[in-house]
Amino acid sequence: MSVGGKRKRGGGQVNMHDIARHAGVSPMTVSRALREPASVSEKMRRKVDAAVREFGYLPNRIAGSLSSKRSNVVGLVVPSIRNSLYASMVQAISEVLRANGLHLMIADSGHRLADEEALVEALLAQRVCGLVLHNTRHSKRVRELVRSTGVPVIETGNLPADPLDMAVSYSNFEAARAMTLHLARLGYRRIGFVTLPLRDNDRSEQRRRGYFAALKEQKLPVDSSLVLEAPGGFSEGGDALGRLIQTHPDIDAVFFAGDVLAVGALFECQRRGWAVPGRVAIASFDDLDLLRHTVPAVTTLRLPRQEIGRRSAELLVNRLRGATPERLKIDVGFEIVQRDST
Amino acid sequence: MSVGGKRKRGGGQVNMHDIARHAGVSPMTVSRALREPASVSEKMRRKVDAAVREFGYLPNRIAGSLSSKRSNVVGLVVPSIRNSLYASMVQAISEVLRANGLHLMIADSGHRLADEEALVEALLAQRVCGLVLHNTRHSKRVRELVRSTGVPVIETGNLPADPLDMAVSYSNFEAARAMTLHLARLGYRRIGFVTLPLRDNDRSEQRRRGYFAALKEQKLPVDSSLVLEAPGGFSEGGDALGRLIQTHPDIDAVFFAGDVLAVGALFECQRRGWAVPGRVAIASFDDLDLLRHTVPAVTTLRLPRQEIGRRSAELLVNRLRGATPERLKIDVGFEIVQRDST
DNA sequence: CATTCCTTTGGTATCGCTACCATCCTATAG
DNA sequence: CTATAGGATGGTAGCGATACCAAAGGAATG
Repeated sequence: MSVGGKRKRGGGQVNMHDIARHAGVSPMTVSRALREPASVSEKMRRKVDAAVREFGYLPNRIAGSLSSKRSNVVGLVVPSIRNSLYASMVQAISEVLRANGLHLMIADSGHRLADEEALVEALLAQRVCGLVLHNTRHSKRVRELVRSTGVPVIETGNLPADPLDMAVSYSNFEAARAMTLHLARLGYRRIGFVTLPLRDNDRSEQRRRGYFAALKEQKLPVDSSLVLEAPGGFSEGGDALGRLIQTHPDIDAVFFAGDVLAVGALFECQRRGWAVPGRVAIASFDDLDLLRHTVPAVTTLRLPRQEIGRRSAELLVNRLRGATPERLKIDVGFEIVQRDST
Repeated sequence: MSVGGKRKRGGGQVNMHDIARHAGVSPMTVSRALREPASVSEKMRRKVDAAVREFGYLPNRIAGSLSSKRSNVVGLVVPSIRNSLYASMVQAISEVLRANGLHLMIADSGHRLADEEALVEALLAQRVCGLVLHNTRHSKRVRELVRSTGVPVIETGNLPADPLDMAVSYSNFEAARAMTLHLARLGYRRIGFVTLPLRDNDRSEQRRRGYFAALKEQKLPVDSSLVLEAPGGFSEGGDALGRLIQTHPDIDAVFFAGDVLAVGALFECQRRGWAVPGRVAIASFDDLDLLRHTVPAVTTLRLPRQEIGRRSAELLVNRLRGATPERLKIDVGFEIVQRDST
């Protein structure tokens, strides 16, 4: 029912052969005209372009990948897509990849080690050309797969002692230690610590170790009843603070190893009329934009999530461009942002 | 350097043929044993499984897709990965897809129409088996591509008058109208409106239209100087509120058509010591978890983002399973959540 | 004008899998 | 005992591109 003009066939059905036939050239010339226009004469290129446009031809990258044994898709596994802290990393990755003609396949492991394995397997079956894993603890099968397939891998959640391949991150241990020291230097003596679940999560563990290390350095009493484990969430942060204050009325600061927890605690203080930092100081981990805007603004660790994403993607791209494989650990560092809550 | 045991070749290098040879069966039997184990005898299946395990064989889905002309990847284009409001939708989609053996390729259009086009093109070149687009305004080329390739498409950002294919969303117009009416019924007379950028974004436009419509219904004066356009962000919300109060001291409520804006405004009030809702009431659009926890908690529209994601994915899956194509518009509705800020 | 070299073009053989059809075998009926 | 059906296997021919090599054409050289 097309009205006037040339009859076009459905764009999805045309293949390179058809384009070649219509342009009066060989399929190879079409392939070249599309991928490296410089290697083809002006005349040919024009014929090809015309045919491509006439048919709305879209090259089939599946076939291309199979044939060239190169794919242009990078796989990413995060513990939770929903967590906004991954979001800024993902966005940065996505940006760099896109600028280099690559795509992103994303998967959510829900903090489960077994699921990570299944997802890595699935992504490798899709023959992704690179992998970004947030978790730094992996099943044996994952290690084997990574080794045997030889795909470049980046780990981003922590600086692992023994990286699979490359790692771009910061030291959760040092960061937590630094913040705890910071609080101690500000004069706080009874410093509570609220951690995210420790199971299958070496980041949480490292943070807790950092907290303990700092206390020892400062010769502050190490009291494990000052440490609470809480699932992420605003309410959980408020609850944890409530419990700590009840059991330890002398507590003067709480360090939350998760930003949402800290904000929840701050709101709880507002609700109960506890002055922050007068009654209790609040410090957070990870620089959610939100923390800069609350009243009072929350002291926190700034972790360059975007930079982690950007550099991860850049490393991958370099490797795909032929950079010689080498195990790398890039420490992007962190920064303490002192605000009004401490 | 493998220590003892059988020598295994790299898992990435083995193909179905090798497995077949080692199992002493034909490649077809391997293929079947992997995809429909029921269609193969117990004996064969065991031989195949053994060989697969011995080599750590991963089938090549690229080849599979090419051959079967079916892919198991769904493409998704959102305006901004970073925005947490998309995150919960994405997570829901990802979950449903995964349960059905599908994967998600995600791309970020940065609210730019031209970029959406490029991304849709790229995703279709990857031969995704389905597409989820948040935006409901598309370039001509996108419409053509969708039509000619025949991929199932879901739009999620709004209920379009003329959907490309299927749509799962709510009416931005009705939602904004309902909230404005709600404010009016609560007794507010001078209701300001702060909108996200209107360019290339019909959702924003619809919301503004809803606001105006409600004012007219309530016979409240329509004053376009009560409407401000602001980019998303906490600061921008605070700024907008500041400006509105300065230019219109008699303003008694402000409706923010973006959650982050509303929270920014609330914080600004806390900073300036303006009582909410005493000095000015604040209402928001979209039910960020955060809004339930601020002090005071913010009145908002609950939009079932997760449900949108889930149902979108389910529709796609059904269609891929062979459900007959039909244009669908599913209205998931919305709900006004009255809290303490109004 | 013949020779050499380089650039541009085309042909052929995969890439690793699945669709489709032919074959074989066993089980059941006649 | 033969005929027939039906399930289990295997062979062959693609899917739609690219790699690699061969051929052809044109410029540069002696």
